[in-house]
Amino acid sequence: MYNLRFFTRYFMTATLCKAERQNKHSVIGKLFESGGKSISAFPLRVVYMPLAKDDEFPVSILVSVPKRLFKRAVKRNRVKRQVREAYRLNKDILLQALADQPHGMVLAFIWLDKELHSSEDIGRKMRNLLHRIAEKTLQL
RNA sequence: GCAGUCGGACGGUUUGUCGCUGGCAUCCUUUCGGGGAUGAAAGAGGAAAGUCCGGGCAGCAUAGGGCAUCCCACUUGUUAACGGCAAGCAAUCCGCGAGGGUUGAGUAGCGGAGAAGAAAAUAACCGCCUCUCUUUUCUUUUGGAGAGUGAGGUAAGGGUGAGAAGGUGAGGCAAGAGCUCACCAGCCGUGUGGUGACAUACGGGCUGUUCGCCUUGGGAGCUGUAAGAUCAUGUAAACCGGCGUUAUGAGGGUAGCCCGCCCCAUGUCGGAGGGUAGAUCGCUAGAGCCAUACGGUGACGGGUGGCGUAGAUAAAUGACAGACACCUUCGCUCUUCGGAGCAAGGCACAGAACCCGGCUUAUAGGCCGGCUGCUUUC
Repeated sequence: MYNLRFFTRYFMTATLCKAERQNKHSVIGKLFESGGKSISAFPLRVVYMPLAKDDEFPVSILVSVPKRLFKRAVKRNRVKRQVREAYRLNKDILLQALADQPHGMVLAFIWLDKELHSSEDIGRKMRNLLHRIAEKTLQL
């Protein structure tokens, strides 16, 4: 498993371009209103939903930090960047699991805490979440 | 040197790994709409913030007049504009001082001003003075002194208050009073100086404070880039325009009201709207920035030369690791007592969202200049 991850990461550059960030209004509405399942690992909660597969980008994500938790935009931006970075560096966990599946997936990460966390901590929680989603996907 | 005050400018630098955004160049590919790869550059602020003023720009509305409503209010200037800014004026408060804070159209009329105080604007409670009467007492007598009652005069003194009938002093008086005089503060008139707010000289005895209504002068259409435009999709009885036609009465529009003005059922011809999701434009060359000398006390102005400098949209401008610089220390070591080295910790406020000019608020840390006070040396 470890070797495979290393291999993937070496040849697939860990990018995260605009097309991988979910921005379709209708998809987001559907995700939160009906189809989304959620699991959480404090301070992160993820809402996810299978979606028709796009060959180039099977997974799209969005990150949300409520204004209620951080009044100042500087801190909200910092958290969003940390979460995006954590996903970018670990996304091959999920991509490997979805490689043989007929569907893609959309994820929404929601921040839950009023405090800032270290990037190391967020990365650990992100790996936890992605592994759990990957397991559930394989069970489908 | 220390303390202070005013003004100005700054607010990290850098290496590595992995990324993000929009352009550019080269190449590849294409269903000619586009898509992809590589490369070298670029990519948050002094407040980007609060959204408090003022404009540009855009759309909609709009014959005209009056009233109401709202905003502004010492003067002169500055500007695209402002409630900003600059230089001034007057009053007042703080500071030894350099300086700083607050207030500022008018007062003819109407109304309010708790508690306190006799009284808050036709002032008499105590006090002071005069007179009548009664009474006590002293004296040889005329008369003197005290107490009380009543009539009157008095704004000098007391106490209350933010404010007590301009202030202080002298004359004057029974006692007093701008009653008279001198000086001072205000007001009015005249002259002089100043663009002006005002200042000043002379004359006049005209003189309570504060708030609101009110009065005067100036100004204000509404909505904000989610404005708005184009493309694609696509249709009805809705919308707009032309032509024809009915009625003179209600209704609608014209920012809230009034006057005034405009419109009108239905038919026919022509045009193309609305909703939903999306793409592109708007979207950055602008009252632009930097340098320089000139004019101006200054805000600022025009001149010359140079520069090309973010454009996201579930919202890029980063994440991680290190080095340097800077700051702090009940920490250690050294010291020529000025400091130096090591260690540990810290390194602010804060993220463009159409664009500008201001204001307000937040802000670690240091830098530069003018001036003031104290102190040391010469």
